[in-house]
Parts: sequence; C-alpha cells; structure tokens
Amino acid sequence: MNIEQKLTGIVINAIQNLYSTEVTPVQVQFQKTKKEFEGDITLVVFPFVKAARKSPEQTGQEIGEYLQQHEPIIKAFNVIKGFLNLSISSAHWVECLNGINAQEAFGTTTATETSPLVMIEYSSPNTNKPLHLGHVRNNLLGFSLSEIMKANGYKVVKTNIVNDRGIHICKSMLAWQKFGNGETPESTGLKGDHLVGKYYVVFDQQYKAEIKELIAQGQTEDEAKKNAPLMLEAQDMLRKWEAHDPTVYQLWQTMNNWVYKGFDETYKKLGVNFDCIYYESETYLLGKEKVEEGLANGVLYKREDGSIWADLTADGLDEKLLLRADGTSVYMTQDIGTAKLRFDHYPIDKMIYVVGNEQNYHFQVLSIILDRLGFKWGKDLVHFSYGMVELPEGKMKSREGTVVDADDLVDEMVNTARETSQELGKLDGCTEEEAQNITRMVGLGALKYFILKVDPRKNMTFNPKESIDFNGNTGPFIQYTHARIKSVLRKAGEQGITIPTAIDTTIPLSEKETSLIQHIANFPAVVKQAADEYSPSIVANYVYDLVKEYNQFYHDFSILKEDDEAVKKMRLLLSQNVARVIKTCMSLLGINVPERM
RNA sequence: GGUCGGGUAGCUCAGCUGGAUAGAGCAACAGCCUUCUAAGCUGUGGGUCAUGGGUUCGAAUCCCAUCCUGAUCACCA
Repeated sequence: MNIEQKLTGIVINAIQNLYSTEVTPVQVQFQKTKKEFEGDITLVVFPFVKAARKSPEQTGQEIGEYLQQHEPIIKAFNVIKGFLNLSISSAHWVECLNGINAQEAFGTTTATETSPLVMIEYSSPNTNKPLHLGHVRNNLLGFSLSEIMKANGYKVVKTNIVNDRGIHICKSMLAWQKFGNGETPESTGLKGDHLVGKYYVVFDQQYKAEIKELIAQGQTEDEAKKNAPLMLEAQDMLRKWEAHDPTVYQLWQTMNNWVYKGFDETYKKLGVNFDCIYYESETYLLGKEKVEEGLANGVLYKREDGSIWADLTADGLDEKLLLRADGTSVYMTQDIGTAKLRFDHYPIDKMIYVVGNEQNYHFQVLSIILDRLGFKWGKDLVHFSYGMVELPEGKMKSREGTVVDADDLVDEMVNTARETSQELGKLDGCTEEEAQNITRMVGLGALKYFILKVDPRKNMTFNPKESIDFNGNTGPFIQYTHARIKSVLRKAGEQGITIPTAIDTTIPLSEKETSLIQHIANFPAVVKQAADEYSPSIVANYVYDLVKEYNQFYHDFSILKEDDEAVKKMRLLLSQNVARVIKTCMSLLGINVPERM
C-alpha cells in the first residue's frame, strides 16, 4: 500500500469525524507538494469546504491536526490557501526505499498461466520497398507497447502481417523484369529491400512517362492512367500470380525473399522482433468463409449483383463491401481472414493493432464486423493509432523517393554517436568492441527516445539534421545518468563497500532524497498508466523527470565522499534503485543502457 | 460537406480523470570541473495555453460556437 492510499483512508475518517459527512476516495486528491512549499505531499482541501462550512484555511488546519494525531508518520503540516501540505517523517521514506529494494522486479508484474493473452500487431510492411521513418515509429511503438503490456502481467504475442501480394508488389516485379537486367542483391551489393524498392520507383517513373505520352496523344488523364501499357501489364501479372503462373510465382518468391532478408537486417538493427509472422498471401482468401458464414447468419447481406455487404448504418457508419460480385476479397475481408487464422492459433483475449491514424475508419468498421462475426475480442479490439512523421519539407512519399530510409537513419545516428563520443573522449580506453556497443546503444537510444517521448496520437516532425541531440531531454542523457550511477557503484565496490539490503530508519533524509524516493515509489503506477493509456511516452517522460532530479542530487551531494557511513550507504542504496528504475523504464521503451559511456 | 484527431515559449514537446505563480529541452546570454563521469548542474530573457462564450470557489484541462491544421469518408491496400 502506498502512502496516498494509506492517507486517503485517514482523510475519509477525518472528514467523517470532524464534519459527519461521508466522502468517497475520489474526492480525496493528493499531489506532490510544489517545491516552493514545505512538505512532501499535499491534500487539496477545497472538496471538503462545503461540508465543513468553514474557510479553506480553517478546514485545512483542522484536517491537518486530525491527521497528525492519528498518523504518526506525519511529522508536520502547513496550510496555504486551500492546500494542506504534509511533511512525512524520514523513517517512512527510508522504509519505503527498503521496501522497493526488497522487490525483485520492482514495478513490473510477470504473467502467469492464467494471465490474459494480448496479441499485438505491428510493423506490417509492404514487400515492394524498404522500411522508412514512418515504419520506424510504428516498430518502436509496437515493440515498446509489447514490453509495457508484458510488464503489466499480460501474456504477449507480437505479430506482423506482411503485405506481400497485390498490384503494388507486381509493379516492382514488372519493373525489375523489364528494366532490371538481371540485377540481384549480390550483383549490386544492395540490400534486397532496397533493390526492390529501386524498381518500385522505376515503375512509377516509367508509368508517368507513359501517361504523359498518352495525354499528348489526346487521351484524358483518367484514360491515360487506365490505358498505360505498364499498368495493363501489371494487372495482367497480378492475374497470373493469382492463377499461380509458374514464372510469375517464382519471380515473386525470389524478389520477396530478397526483401525479407533486408527486413530482417533492419529489424535486427532496430532491435525489434516478432513471435509469429503472417503473410497476406496466406490469409487473403480465408476471410471469404467467415463472410459467407456471416451471410448465413443474417449478419451480412447480399446485393442483386452478388456482392456481400455489411450494413453499419445502425452504428452511425456506412455500408461496407466485404466480397465483390466476382467473389474476390477486399482489404477488410483479408483482415477478417487474418483474424480468424490468428484466433485459430492463439486464445486471444485482447487484440491490439498498431497502425497509423489514416486507418481509423477501417478499424472502427473492422471492430464492429468482427464482433458481429462472433470474435469475442472484436468489439474491444484496440486500434493503437499513431500520427504521421513529417519532415520539415512536408510528407514523405515512397514513390517519389522523398523518404528517410530506416537503415540510413540508424547508421547515421550511430555514426553521429561515434563522433560525439570521440570528441568528448568517452571512448578512451575502450576496446573497439566496447566502443561499438556503446555507440550503437547511444545512437539508437537517441533515435528511439526522440520518437517515443512524443504522445503517439500526435503527428510529429522530424528534422534529420536537427532533431537528434544528445543533451537535454534525450535518450543519451538518460543513458548517461545510468552510466554515472553505475560508475559510482563500481567505485564503491572497489573500495570494499557493501551496499546493505536495508537501511536504518533513523537516518535523516534531505528534501532531495525524500523527493527521489517518492519519485521511484511512483514507478509502478506509471507502468500501469502506460498500459491503461497505451502510451510509451508516459514512461519516457517519467524517466526523464526522475533522471533530472537525480542529477540535481548527484550535483548537490557527495556519495562516496560522505563522512557518515550510514548516510553514504543510504545514498548508495538510493542510487542503486534509481539506476534500476532507469534501466527498467528504458527497457520498456526498447532502449538499452550502458554500464559506462 | 460528414466523422475523428491536433492547435501550449522562436523551435521540439510535457502538463489535459479541473487545483497553488503554465513546465522541460533546444536555440540565445551569464556562471560552475585540483572533489564520485561537465552527454552534467545553476541562473537570465522568452507565454493572450488558437479565438469568443459558458459551467465552477477555481479552467491550458470540462461544455458550446468559431478559426486554423491533419487524417478519413474506394468494388486500392
């Protein structure tokens, strides 16, 4: 039980005894005391003023007196306007620290046999181009969210649906076939996904040239787009693929395998992974069955032309096509098929789709349809919707090649980290292997933190040249603080100091120390909130505040040079636990922290 | 036009389940390394919290209207 819960009960009693009024825990609001005022924790008195029929100051005074009489850990209080500031005894905070230290996995819960299973879909790339900055946000959010759900005691299955078929895939295949001269990743030295992406751009260029030509010949733009020979060929190729034409199918397999190899490298570089991967080519036909089942149940209806629809007007939405008149499926049908396959494989209690906010409507519809088709988690499926990443020049467009490539970005980050580290002399005395480890951690840490600290819902701008900093509210700053603490702990070890598992409650604490303990004591609530609100940024902002506070403490107080042995050990124990919380927070964000940097 | 987001310092962002004088970082300027890692710490300047109204003891936060901005409203995925 934390201090706020403990005090809430006493406040309820106080109001009951003093003013004979029942209050609910919701009315009892605590906040951390502002630094300008004396105290650790503050009760907002206003909600009780009416019942007291007294001024806020007087009410606060009376409640304060009652609390002090009935709760020994309150050593003093003061009232300013309607705020009752309570000073809590050092002994309580020391006990609190001891309690935290005793917990093996402080702040996190481990899943058990009976824990609910949540499946999280993220990444969802197309196999016609390499991953870019937008995918990076997706991957980082998906991975972090998975870690956060795990920390809250869920069983988590990370999944990826690869969009490996369709007209857009055929475009890069066709362009390669016509203009590729047999190039391969081996012959060009290009990563497979980059090679394929190159031909996706080639297709677009050639296609545009054809359109221009046809318009010059007198066709309208719409006609030209439809009649361009390349487009007709691509459509023909898609038909052949669906008919399993051996040549096309083999080309498809070859090129997709190049891409997968490239993706694997990128995922590895980003430090994300999946427990199971689904391919659209395997699921896109499966939705049909479920749709027909829905038709038989009367949940869906058939039009005269034979197409099948869902009527969502009762939910305030439109009607939605699920099967074309010729029996072929659409995007929604595929998602139904994928859902069915997944549900066959796993006992899913909760499904989270990490997909950009441009698909809000799609998921609103999917949720209703899955629910009607009998998926028990359909209604409550979570579309973890995040905003776009924009460049200073505006939006990124794959076809036009104006994207920030994921591989380039990571490489650039790591290189910058290397340069900065060298300038600061941080790598002196490191082996090359250590140096690589550190710069990789720092470069990636900077990138990941930069992206994850922003509220996922918001669009964000990313300036490749200026966005990444290593000072201030950044990943490296947090990593640095961790490394600093570890350095102190190492030195303590070298001096033969053992850090106790618990310290004496009679040790006096400074304001900064109580504040730090209060801060880390709040960590479990942050972990829970991050899951409730699906927001890694909550963890990021929390750990930043903690680190900022620790650095002030580090600056103002000596640890190893402290004369009083007991105080020294208390500070070591405190530092050790701060480091632990930092490390856990960062791991929830998918960021590693170095022992030294 | 309908629906759903977003609008807070020059820039990037916190704060939004109503609480004290709206916070950080970057950028600018001024300090702090013979003392545990200066990727740090301290200070200065910088705000009509888009606008107008409402609810309230109290509004950046809740409600209404307006403006700006993004997404979406395909027999594309």
